[in-house]
Amino acid sequence: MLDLQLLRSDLDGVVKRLADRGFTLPAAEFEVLEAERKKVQTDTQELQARRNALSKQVGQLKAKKEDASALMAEVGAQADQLKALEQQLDSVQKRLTDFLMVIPNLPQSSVPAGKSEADNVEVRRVGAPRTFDFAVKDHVDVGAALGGLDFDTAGKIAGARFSVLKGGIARMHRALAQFMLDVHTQEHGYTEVYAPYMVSGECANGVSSLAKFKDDLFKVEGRDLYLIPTAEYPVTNFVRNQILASSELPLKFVCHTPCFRSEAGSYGKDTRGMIRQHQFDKVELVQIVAPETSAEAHEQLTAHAETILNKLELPFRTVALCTGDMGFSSAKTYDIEVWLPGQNAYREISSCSNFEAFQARRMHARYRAAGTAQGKTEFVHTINGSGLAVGRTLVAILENGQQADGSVAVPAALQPYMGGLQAIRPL
RNA sequence: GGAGAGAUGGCCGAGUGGUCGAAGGCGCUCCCCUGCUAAGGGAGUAUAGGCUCAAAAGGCUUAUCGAGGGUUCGAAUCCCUCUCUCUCCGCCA
Repeated sequence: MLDLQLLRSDLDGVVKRLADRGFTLPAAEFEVLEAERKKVQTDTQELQARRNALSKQVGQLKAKKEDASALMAEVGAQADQLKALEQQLDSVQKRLTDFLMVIPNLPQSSVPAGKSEADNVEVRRVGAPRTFDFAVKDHVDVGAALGGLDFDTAGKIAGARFSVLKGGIARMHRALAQFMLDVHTQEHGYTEVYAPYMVSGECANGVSSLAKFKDDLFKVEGRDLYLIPTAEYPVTNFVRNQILASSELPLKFVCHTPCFRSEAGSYGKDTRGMIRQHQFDKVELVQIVAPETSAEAHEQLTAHAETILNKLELPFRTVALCTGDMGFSSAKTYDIEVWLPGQNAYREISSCSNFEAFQARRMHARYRAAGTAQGKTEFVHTINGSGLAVGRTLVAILENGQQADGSVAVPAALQPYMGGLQAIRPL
Protein backbone atom coordinates (compact mmCIF):
# COMPACT_ATOMS: atom_id res chain seq x y z
CA MET A 1 0.00 0.00 0.00
CA LEU A 2 1.27 3.43 -0.87
CA ASP A 3 1.43 6.20 1.67
CA LEU A 4 -1.91 7.98 1.59
CA GLN A 5 -0.19 11.23 2.59
CA LEU A 6 1.97 10.97 -0.51
CA LEU A 7 -1.06 10.66 -2.76
CA ARG A 8 -2.58 13.70 -1.13
CA SER A 9 0.54 15.83 -1.32
CA ASP A 10 1.97 14.75 -4.67
CA LEU A 11 -0.69 13.00 -6.73
CA ASP A 12 0.86 14.03 -10.04
CA GLY A 13 4.24 12.68 -9.03
CA VAL A 14 2.73 9.34 -8.02
CA VAL A 15 0.78 9.10 -11.26
CA LYS A 16 3.98 9.68 -13.18
CA ARG A 17 6.04 7.10 -11.34
CA LEU A 18 3.31 4.50 -11.65
CA ALA A 19 3.02 5.21 -15.37
CA ASP A 20 6.67 4.12 -15.63
CA ARG A 21 5.66 0.66 -14.58
CA GLY A 22 2.66 0.60 -16.88
CA PHE A 23 0.02 1.32 -14.28
CA THR A 24 -2.56 4.02 -14.82
CA LEU A 25 -3.70 5.56 -11.57
CA PRO A 26 -7.22 6.93 -11.87
CA ALA A 27 -6.35 10.27 -10.32
CA ALA A 28 -9.75 11.87 -10.83
CA GLU A 29 -11.43 8.99 -9.03
CA PHE A 30 -9.05 9.41 -6.15
CA GLU A 31 -9.74 13.11 -5.84
CA VAL A 32 -13.48 12.56 -5.76
CA LEU A 33 -13.14 9.85 -3.11
CA GLU A 34 -10.78 11.96 -1.06
CA ALA A 35 -13.05 15.00 -1.16
CA GLU A 36 -15.99 12.89 -0.04
CA ARG A 37 -13.92 11.38 2.75
CA LYS A 38 -12.87 14.76 4.00
CA LYS A 39 -16.41 16.12 4.14
CA VAL A 40 -18.00 13.06 5.67
CA GLN A 41 -15.24 12.55 8.20
CA THR A 42 -15.35 16.15 9.39
CA ASP A 43 -19.11 16.12 9.71
CA THR A 44 -19.12 12.82 11.53
CA GLN A 45 -16.45 13.82 13.99
CA GLU A 46 -18.17 17.09 14.76
CA LEU A 47 -21.36 15.28 15.62
CA GLN A 48 -19.48 12.69 17.66
CA ALA A 49 -17.72 15.42 19.61
CA ARG A 50 -21.06 17.02 20.35
CA ARG A 51 -22.55 13.75 21.50
CA ASN A 52 -19.57 13.05 23.73
CA ALA A 53 -19.74 16.50 25.31
CA LEU A 54 -23.47 16.34 25.98
CA SER A 55 -23.27 12.81 27.35
CA LYS A 56 -20.60 13.93 29.73
CA GLN A 57 -22.89 16.69 30.96
CA VAL A 58 -25.65 14.17 31.47
CA GLY A 59 -23.36 12.19 33.69
CA GLN A 60 -22.46 15.27 35.70
CA LEU A 61 -26.09 16.28 36.17
CA LYS A 62 -27.08 12.79 37.22
CA ALA A 63 -24.26 12.69 39.71
CA LYS A 64 -25.78 15.77 41.30
CA LYS A 65 -29.19 14.17 41.03
CA GLU A 66 -30.45 16.87 38.73
CA ASP A 67 -32.74 16.49 35.76
CA ALA A 68 -30.96 15.64 32.51
CA SER A 69 -33.86 14.66 30.34
CA ALA A 70 -33.58 17.72 28.10
CA LEU A 71 -29.98 16.92 27.22
CA MET A 72 -30.73 13.26 26.74
CA ALA A 73 -33.51 14.17 24.35
CA GLU A 74 -31.20 16.49 22.45
CA VAL A 75 -28.60 13.81 21.87
CA GLY A 76 -31.28 11.29 21.11
CA ALA A 77 -32.63 13.56 18.42
CA GLN A 78 -29.45 13.42 16.40
CA ALA A 79 -28.87 9.70 16.82
CA ASP A 80 -30.22 8.80 13.40
CA GLN A 81 -28.20 11.46 11.66
CA LEU A 82 -25.04 10.36 13.41
CA LYS A 83 -25.61 6.74 12.57
CA ALA A 84 -26.14 7.59 8.92
CA LEU A 85 -22.96 9.65 8.85
CA GLU A 86 -20.97 6.92 10.53
CA GLN A 87 -22.12 4.43 7.96
CA GLN A 88 -21.24 6.83 5.17
CA LEU A 89 -17.79 7.30 6.66
CA ASP A 90 -17.27 3.54 6.88
CA SER A 91 -18.30 3.19 3.31
CA VAL A 92 -16.07 5.89 1.90
CA GLN A 93 -13.09 4.73 3.94
CA LYS A 94 -13.57 1.20 2.74
CA ARG A 95 -13.72 2.41 -0.85
CA LEU A 96 -10.57 4.43 -0.31
CA THR A 97 -8.77 1.42 1.17
CA ASP A 98 -9.93 -0.85 -1.65
CA PHE A 99 -8.66 1.74 -4.08
CA LEU A 100 -5.27 1.91 -2.38
CA MET A 101 -4.86 -1.82 -1.94
CA VAL A 102 -4.72 -2.56 -5.65
CA ILE A 103 -2.17 0.14 -6.49
CA PRO A 104 1.32 -1.32 -7.04
CA ASN A 105 4.46 -0.04 -5.38
CA LEU A 106 6.54 2.84 -6.70
CA PRO A 107 9.77 1.79 -8.42
CA GLN A 108 13.05 3.07 -6.98
CA SER A 109 14.79 5.64 -9.12
CA SER A 110 17.59 3.16 -9.86
CA VAL A 111 15.18 0.74 -11.54
CA PRO A 112 15.70 0.67 -15.32
CA ALA A 113 12.75 1.96 -17.30
CA GLY A 114 11.09 -0.50 -19.62
CA LYS A 115 7.97 -2.34 -20.63
CA SER A 116 8.85 -6.02 -20.57
CA GLU A 117 11.39 -8.69 -19.79
CA ALA A 118 13.32 -7.56 -22.86
CA ASP A 119 14.19 -4.30 -21.09
CA ASN A 120 15.72 -5.91 -18.00
CA VAL A 121 19.34 -5.05 -17.42
CA GLU A 122 22.01 -7.65 -16.74
CA VAL A 123 24.12 -6.51 -13.82
CA ARG A 124 26.57 -9.41 -13.66
CA ARG A 125 27.34 -12.79 -15.15
CA VAL A 126 29.20 -15.44 -13.18
CA GLY A 127 30.68 -18.71 -14.42
CA ALA A 128 31.01 -19.89 -18.00
CA PRO A 129 28.54 -22.37 -19.45
CA ARG A 130 30.22 -25.71 -19.96
CA THR A 131 30.83 -27.05 -23.47
CA PHE A 132 29.59 -30.58 -24.05
CA ASP A 133 31.21 -33.09 -26.38
CA PHE A 134 27.99 -35.09 -26.61
CA ALA A 135 24.35 -34.32 -27.34
CA VAL A 136 22.96 -32.34 -24.44
CA LYS A 137 19.72 -33.56 -22.87
CA ASP A 138 17.27 -31.52 -20.87
CA HIS A 139 16.50 -32.47 -17.28
CA VAL A 140 13.45 -34.51 -18.25
CA ASP A 141 15.54 -36.83 -20.38
CA VAL A 142 18.40 -36.88 -17.91
CA GLY A 143 15.96 -37.76 -15.15
CA ALA A 144 14.22 -40.39 -17.25
CA ALA A 145 17.55 -42.07 -18.02
CA LEU A 146 18.30 -42.18 -14.31
CA GLY A 147 14.82 -43.49 -13.59
CA GLY A 148 14.31 -40.93 -10.83
CA LEU A 149 12.06 -38.35 -12.39
CA ASP A 150 8.55 -39.62 -12.94
CA PHE A 151 5.86 -37.36 -14.36
CA ASP A 152 3.54 -40.20 -15.34
CA THR A 153 3.02 -41.35 -11.80
CA ALA A 154 2.62 -37.76 -10.63
CA GLY A 155 0.01 -37.20 -13.32
CA LYS A 156 -1.89 -40.27 -12.21
CA ILE A 157 -1.99 -38.93 -8.67
CA ALA A 158 -2.60 -35.22 -9.07
CA GLY A 159 -2.55 -34.32 -12.76
CA ALA A 160 -0.26 -32.06 -14.71
CA ARG A 161 2.41 -29.85 -13.16
CA PHE A 162 3.41 -32.24 -10.42
CA SER A 163 6.37 -34.54 -10.17
CA VAL A 164 7.48 -37.67 -8.36
CA LEU A 165 11.17 -37.95 -7.49
CA LYS A 166 12.91 -41.20 -6.65
CA GLY A 167 16.23 -42.55 -5.52
CA GLY A 168 19.28 -40.34 -5.95
CA ILE A 169 17.26 -37.49 -7.40
CA ALA A 170 14.89 -37.44 -4.43
CA ARG A 171 17.89 -37.56 -2.15
CA MET A 172 19.56 -34.71 -3.98
CA HIS A 173 16.37 -32.68 -3.69
CA ARG A 174 16.44 -33.18 0.06
CA ALA A 175 20.18 -32.53 0.24
CA LEU A 176 19.82 -29.23 -1.59
CA ALA A 177 17.35 -27.84 0.93
CA GLN A 178 19.60 -28.88 3.84
CA PHE A 179 22.65 -27.41 2.16
CA MET A 180 20.94 -24.08 1.50
CA LEU A 181 19.62 -23.83 5.05
CA ASP A 182 23.06 -24.56 6.48
CA VAL A 183 24.81 -21.98 4.31
CA HIS A 184 22.33 -19.24 5.16
CA THR A 185 22.23 -19.97 8.88
CA GLN A 186 25.96 -20.64 9.34
CA GLU A 187 27.51 -18.19 6.90
CA HIS A 188 24.92 -15.44 6.42
CA GLY A 189 23.42 -15.07 9.88
CA TYR A 190 19.84 -16.07 9.17
CA THR A 191 17.62 -17.70 11.77
CA GLU A 192 15.99 -20.86 10.55
CA VAL A 193 12.22 -20.90 10.98
CA TYR A 194 9.43 -23.35 10.32
CA ALA A 195 6.08 -21.83 9.47
CA PRO A 196 2.52 -22.69 8.42
CA TYR A 197 1.97 -23.69 4.81
CA MET A 198 -1.35 -21.90 4.87
CA VAL A 199 -2.13 -18.28 5.62
CA SER A 200 -5.28 -16.25 6.23
CA GLY A 201 -6.59 -13.89 3.58
CA GLU A 202 -5.52 -11.02 5.79
CA CYS A 203 -1.91 -12.17 5.75
CA ALA A 204 -2.01 -12.77 2.01
CA ASN A 205 -3.12 -9.17 1.67
CA GLY A 206 -0.23 -8.11 3.86
CA VAL A 207 2.36 -9.10 1.29
CA SER A 208 0.47 -8.74 -1.96
CA SER A 209 -3.01 -7.99 -3.21
CA LEU A 210 -5.42 -10.82 -2.57
CA ALA A 211 -8.06 -9.04 -4.62
CA LYS A 212 -5.74 -8.98 -7.61
CA PHE A 213 -4.01 -12.34 -7.31
CA LYS A 214 -6.38 -14.72 -5.58
CA ASP A 215 -6.65 -16.77 -8.78
CA ASP A 216 -2.98 -17.63 -8.46
CA LEU A 217 -3.49 -19.23 -5.05
CA PHE A 218 -5.03 -22.51 -3.96
CA LYS A 219 -7.76 -21.82 -1.44
CA VAL A 220 -8.94 -24.13 1.30
CA GLU A 221 -12.58 -24.78 0.60
CA GLY A 222 -14.98 -23.02 2.95
CA ARG A 223 -12.27 -21.34 4.99
CA ASP A 224 -10.33 -18.12 4.81
CA LEU A 225 -7.09 -20.01 4.24
CA TYR A 226 -4.72 -20.19 1.32
CA LEU A 227 -1.86 -22.52 0.51
CA ILE A 228 1.28 -20.41 0.45
CA PRO A 229 2.84 -19.61 -2.94
CA THR A 230 6.09 -18.81 -1.12
CA ALA A 231 7.35 -18.69 2.47
CA GLU A 232 7.35 -14.92 2.09
CA TYR A 233 3.65 -15.09 2.93
CA PRO A 234 3.88 -16.57 6.43
CA VAL A 235 7.35 -15.33 7.38
CA THR A 236 6.98 -11.66 6.48
CA ASN A 237 3.76 -11.67 8.47
CA PHE A 238 5.71 -12.62 11.61
CA VAL A 239 5.94 -8.88 12.30
CA ARG A 240 2.36 -8.03 11.41
CA ASN A 241 0.75 -5.61 13.89
CA GLN A 242 3.95 -5.25 15.86
CA ILE A 243 6.14 -2.43 17.02
CA LEU A 244 9.71 -3.68 17.09
CA ALA A 245 12.56 -2.12 19.02
CA SER A 246 15.23 -0.76 16.71
CA SER A 247 17.69 -3.00 18.56
CA GLU A 248 15.81 -6.03 17.23
CA LEU A 249 16.54 -5.08 13.63
CA PRO A 250 17.51 -6.44 11.26
CA LEU A 251 15.53 -9.66 11.53
CA LYS A 252 16.83 -12.29 9.16
CA PHE A 253 14.84 -15.48 8.61
CA VAL A 254 15.40 -18.44 6.35
CA CYS A 255 12.54 -20.86 5.80
CA HIS A 256 12.21 -24.01 3.75
CA THR A 257 8.67 -24.75 2.60
CA PRO A 258 6.79 -26.24 -0.25
CA CYS A 259 5.11 -23.60 -2.40
CA PHE A 260 1.78 -23.96 -4.13
CA ARG A 261 0.77 -22.02 -7.21
CA SER A 262 -2.23 -22.49 -9.40
CA GLU A 263 -0.32 -21.11 -12.40
CA ALA A 264 -3.52 -19.71 -13.78
CA GLY A 265 -2.69 -17.77 -16.88
CA SER A 266 0.41 -19.75 -17.72
CA TYR A 267 -1.28 -22.43 -19.78
CA GLY A 268 1.05 -23.83 -22.37
CA LYS A 269 4.10 -22.25 -20.75
CA ASP A 270 6.89 -24.54 -19.53
CA THR A 271 4.67 -27.58 -19.77
CA ARG A 272 7.64 -29.92 -20.01
CA GLY A 273 9.53 -30.97 -16.94
CA MET A 274 9.62 -29.48 -13.48
CA ILE A 275 10.31 -25.85 -14.32
CA ARG A 276 6.78 -24.70 -13.57
CA GLN A 277 4.91 -26.80 -11.03
CA HIS A 278 1.84 -26.50 -8.83
CA GLN A 279 4.03 -27.65 -5.95
CA PHE A 280 7.71 -26.99 -5.48
CA ASP A 281 10.13 -26.52 -2.61
CA LYS A 282 11.92 -23.31 -1.92
CA VAL A 283 14.30 -21.94 0.68
CA GLU A 284 13.27 -18.37 1.27
CA LEU A 285 15.27 -15.49 2.74
CA VAL A 286 13.34 -12.76 4.52
CA GLN A 287 14.75 -9.62 6.12
CA ILE A 288 12.96 -7.02 8.20
CA VAL A 289 15.13 -3.91 8.34
CA ALA A 290 15.25 -0.21 9.20
CA PRO A 291 14.40 1.96 6.18
CA GLU A 292 17.81 3.58 5.81
CA THR A 293 19.49 0.18 5.48
CA SER A 294 17.13 -1.53 3.09
CA ALA A 295 18.93 -0.78 -0.18
CA GLU A 296 22.17 -2.20 1.21
CA ALA A 297 20.38 -5.19 2.76
CA HIS A 298 18.72 -5.92 -0.57
CA GLU A 299 22.12 -6.10 -2.27
CA GLN A 300 23.41 -8.39 0.49
CA LEU A 301 20.42 -10.70 0.36
CA THR A 302 20.85 -11.02 -3.40
CA ALA A 303 24.51 -11.90 -2.85
CA HIS A 304 23.47 -14.51 -0.27
CA ALA A 305 21.29 -16.21 -2.85
CA GLU A 306 24.08 -16.05 -5.45
CA THR A 307 26.45 -17.72 -2.99
CA ILE A 308 24.48 -20.94 -3.32
CA LEU A 309 24.99 -21.00 -7.09
CA ASN A 310 28.66 -20.20 -6.66
CA LYS A 311 29.13 -23.08 -4.25
CA LEU A 312 27.26 -25.44 -6.56
CA GLU A 313 29.39 -24.24 -9.47
CA LEU A 314 26.37 -23.34 -11.56
CA PRO A 315 26.73 -20.50 -14.09
CA PHE A 316 24.29 -17.67 -13.63
CA ARG A 317 23.55 -14.07 -14.33
CA THR A 318 21.77 -11.45 -12.29
CA VAL A 319 19.39 -9.01 -13.91
CA ALA A 320 17.70 -5.90 -12.58
CA LEU A 321 14.06 -6.04 -13.52
CA CYS A 322 12.79 -3.03 -15.41
CA THR A 323 9.85 -0.96 -14.22
CA GLY A 324 7.42 -2.82 -16.44
CA ASP A 325 8.48 -6.32 -15.35
CA MET A 326 8.48 -5.93 -11.56
CA GLY A 327 6.00 -7.58 -9.26
CA PHE A 328 3.10 -5.74 -7.67
CA SER A 329 4.65 -5.06 -4.26
CA SER A 330 8.25 -4.50 -5.25
CA ALA A 331 10.23 -1.26 -5.34
CA LYS A 332 13.23 -3.00 -6.86
CA THR A 333 13.90 -6.57 -7.92
CA TYR A 334 16.90 -8.60 -8.99
CA ASP A 335 16.26 -11.90 -10.69
CA ILE A 336 19.00 -14.48 -10.57
CA GLU A 337 18.95 -16.71 -13.62
CA VAL A 338 20.77 -20.02 -13.79
CA TRP A 339 22.19 -21.45 -16.99
CA LEU A 340 20.21 -24.41 -18.31
CA PRO A 341 22.08 -26.13 -21.15
CA GLY A 342 18.98 -28.19 -22.01
CA GLN A 343 17.14 -24.97 -22.83
CA ASN A 344 20.26 -23.13 -23.98
CA ALA A 345 19.05 -20.23 -21.84
CA TYR A 346 19.27 -18.54 -18.47
CA ARG A 347 16.16 -19.23 -16.40
CA GLU A 348 14.96 -17.58 -13.19
CA ILE A 349 15.96 -19.43 -10.04
CA SER A 350 15.57 -16.61 -7.53
CA SER A 351 13.85 -13.28 -7.31
CA CYS A 352 15.10 -10.83 -4.70
CA SER A 353 12.97 -7.80 -3.95
CA ASN A 354 12.99 -4.77 -1.74
CA PHE A 355 9.43 -3.82 -0.86
CA GLU A 356 10.42 -0.82 1.22
CA ALA A 357 7.42 0.10 3.41
CA PHE A 358 4.81 -1.18 0.98
CA GLN A 359 4.14 -4.48 2.78
CA ALA A 360 4.83 -3.01 6.22
CA ARG A 361 2.04 -0.49 5.70
CA ARG A 362 -0.35 -3.27 4.73
CA MET A 363 0.70 -5.32 7.77
CA HIS A 364 1.14 -2.46 10.24
CA ALA A 365 4.68 -3.56 10.95
CA ARG A 366 6.57 -0.76 12.64
CA TYR A 367 9.63 -0.13 14.75
CA ARG A 368 10.59 2.52 17.23
CA ALA A 369 13.57 4.67 16.31
CA ALA A 370 16.74 4.20 18.33
CA GLY A 371 17.45 5.62 21.78
CA THR A 372 14.33 7.35 22.95
CA ALA A 373 11.29 5.58 24.31
CA GLN A 374 9.25 8.46 22.96
CA GLY A 375 10.78 7.96 19.53
CA LYS A 376 8.36 8.09 16.67
CA THR A 377 7.30 4.76 15.22
CA GLU A 378 8.10 4.16 11.60
CA PHE A 379 7.25 1.41 9.16
CA VAL A 380 9.96 -1.18 8.69
CA HIS A 381 11.21 -2.18 5.28
CA THR A 382 10.81 -5.76 4.09
CA ILE A 383 13.04 -7.67 1.72
CA ASN A 384 12.95 -11.21 0.50
CA GLY A 385 14.35 -13.53 -2.07
CA SER A 386 14.63 -17.19 -2.94
CA GLY A 387 17.77 -18.73 -1.70
CA LEU A 388 16.98 -20.77 -3.83
CA ALA A 389 14.12 -22.51 -5.56
CA VAL A 390 14.99 -26.13 -4.79
CA GLY A 391 13.31 -27.78 -7.77
CA ARG A 392 14.92 -25.49 -10.28
CA THR A 393 18.30 -25.92 -8.61
CA LEU A 394 17.86 -29.65 -9.01
CA VAL A 395 17.03 -29.12 -12.68
CA ALA A 396 20.15 -27.01 -13.10
CA ILE A 397 22.39 -29.68 -11.55
CA LEU A 398 20.86 -32.42 -13.67
CA GLU A 399 21.43 -30.43 -16.83
CA ASN A 400 24.80 -28.88 -16.05
CA GLY A 401 26.20 -32.00 -14.41
CA GLN A 402 25.10 -34.57 -16.97
CA GLN A 403 27.79 -36.85 -18.30
CA ALA A 404 28.20 -38.88 -21.46
CA ASP A 405 27.40 -42.15 -19.68
CA GLY A 406 24.04 -40.84 -18.46
CA SER A 407 25.11 -40.22 -14.88
CA VAL A 408 25.03 -36.85 -13.18
CA ALA A 409 27.93 -35.39 -11.23
CA VAL A 410 27.14 -34.23 -7.72
CA PRO A 411 28.70 -30.81 -7.03
CA ALA A 412 31.50 -31.08 -4.48
CA ALA A 413 29.74 -28.78 -2.02
CA LEU A 414 26.71 -31.06 -2.02
CA GLN A 415 28.54 -34.37 -1.63
CA PRO A 416 28.73 -34.20 2.19
CA TYR A 417 24.94 -33.91 2.18
CA MET A 418 24.65 -37.08 0.10
CA GLY A 419 26.88 -39.38 2.08
CA GLY A 420 29.89 -38.55 -0.08
CA LEU A 421 28.18 -39.65 -3.28
CA GLN A 422 30.00 -38.20 -6.29
CA ALA A 423 27.51 -39.06 -9.01
CA ILE A 424 23.93 -40.18 -9.43
CA ARG A 425 23.65 -43.28 -11.56
CA PRO A 426 20.61 -45.06 -13.01
CA LEU A 427 18.43 -46.86 -10.43
C1' G B 1 -15.71 -33.87 20.17
C1' G B 2 -17.31 -32.59 25.70
C1' A B 3 -16.70 -29.22 30.20
C1' G B 4 -14.74 -24.84 32.17
C1' A B 5 -11.65 -20.22 32.46
C1' G B 6 -9.80 -16.14 30.01
C1' A B 7 -8.19 -11.95 26.20
C1' U B 8 -6.92 -4.44 29.16
C1' G B 9 -0.92 -0.05 27.30
C1' G B 10 6.40 -2.52 26.07
C1' C B 11 5.35 -6.24 30.36
C1' C B 12 2.44 -7.47 34.95
C1' G B 13 -2.15 -6.04 36.69
C1' A B 14 -6.73 -2.92 38.67
C1' G B 15 -11.10 -1.43 36.77
C1' U B 16 -18.69 -4.61 36.24
C1' G B 17 -22.54 1.76 33.08
C1' G B 18 -20.76 8.29 33.64
C1' U B 19 -15.38 13.48 34.42
C1' C B 20 -11.44 6.32 32.07
C1' G B 21 -6.95 6.65 27.21
C1' A B 22 -7.61 3.83 31.42
C1' A B 23 -5.18 3.08 39.03
C1' G B 24 -0.78 0.71 40.76
C1' G B 25 3.73 -1.82 39.78
C1' C B 26 7.80 -3.21 36.49
C1' G B 27 10.56 -1.66 32.46
C1' C B 28 12.33 2.40 29.53
C1' U B 29 13.97 7.81 28.62
C1' C B 30 15.68 12.45 30.59
C1' C B 31 17.20 15.28 34.87
C1' C B 32 18.92 15.67 40.03
C1' C B 33 21.50 13.65 44.23
C1' U B 34 25.35 10.41 45.77
C1' G B 35 33.21 10.42 45.14
C1' C B 36 33.24 3.44 43.16
C1' U B 37 29.31 -0.97 43.44
C1' A B 38 24.46 -0.21 45.58
C1' A B 39 20.67 3.03 46.72
C1' G B 40 17.56 7.58 46.52
C1' G B 41 14.51 11.88 44.39
C1' G B 42 11.84 14.29 40.24
C1' A B 43 9.63 14.46 35.38
C1' G B 44 8.08 11.86 31.18
C1' U B 45 6.46 7.40 28.72
C1' A B 46 0.04 3.83 23.78
C1' U B 47 -1.38 3.77 18.57
C1' A B 48 -3.71 5.47 14.18
C1' G B 49 -6.28 9.40 12.03
C1' G B 50 -8.95 14.14 10.93
C1' C B 51 -9.41 19.58 10.99
C1' U B 52 -6.55 24.05 11.63
C1' C B 53 -1.53 26.15 10.32
C1' A B 54 2.74 28.31 4.37
C1' A B 55 5.60 24.82 7.43
C1' A B 56 7.31 23.48 12.30
C1' A B 57 5.36 24.26 17.02
C1' G B 58 0.76 24.58 18.93
C1' G B 59 -4.57 24.29 19.18
C1' C B 60 -9.25 21.57 18.48
C1' U B 61 -11.08 16.74 17.65
C1' U B 62 -12.22 11.28 16.42
C1' A B 63 -11.33 6.16 16.93
C1' U B 64 -9.04 2.09 19.45
C1' C B 65 -9.30 -2.08 26.37
C1' G B 66 -9.03 -9.64 21.04
C1' A B 67 -12.61 -8.78 16.32
C1' G B 68 -17.50 -7.58 14.61
C1' G B 69 -22.52 -6.31 15.74
C1' G B 70 -26.32 -4.63 19.48
C1' U B 71 -28.56 -2.01 23.96
C1' U B 72 -27.92 3.13 26.03
C1' C B 73 -27.92 10.18 26.30
C1' G B 74 -23.25 7.59 27.59
C1' A B 75 -19.84 0.95 27.13
C1' A B 76 -13.22 -1.50 28.95
C1' U B 77 -17.75 -2.53 31.98
C1' C B 78 -24.35 -5.14 29.83
C1' C B 79 -26.20 -8.54 25.46
C1' C B 80 -25.14 -11.48 20.80
C1' U B 81 -21.70 -13.67 17.18
C1' C B 82 -16.80 -14.89 15.93
C1' U B 83 -11.45 -15.59 16.66
C1' C B 84 -7.59 -16.89 19.71
C1' U B 85 -5.29 -18.64 24.46
C1' C B 86 -5.27 -21.75 28.86
C1' U B 87 -7.06 -26.12 32.07
C1' C B 88 -9.50 -30.94 32.40
C1' C B 89 -11.74 -35.28 29.76
C1' G B 90 -12.06 -38.06 25.13
C1' C B 91 -9.73 -39.16 20.42
C1' C B 92 -5.43 -39.07 17.49
C1' A B 93 -0.41 -38.38 13.42
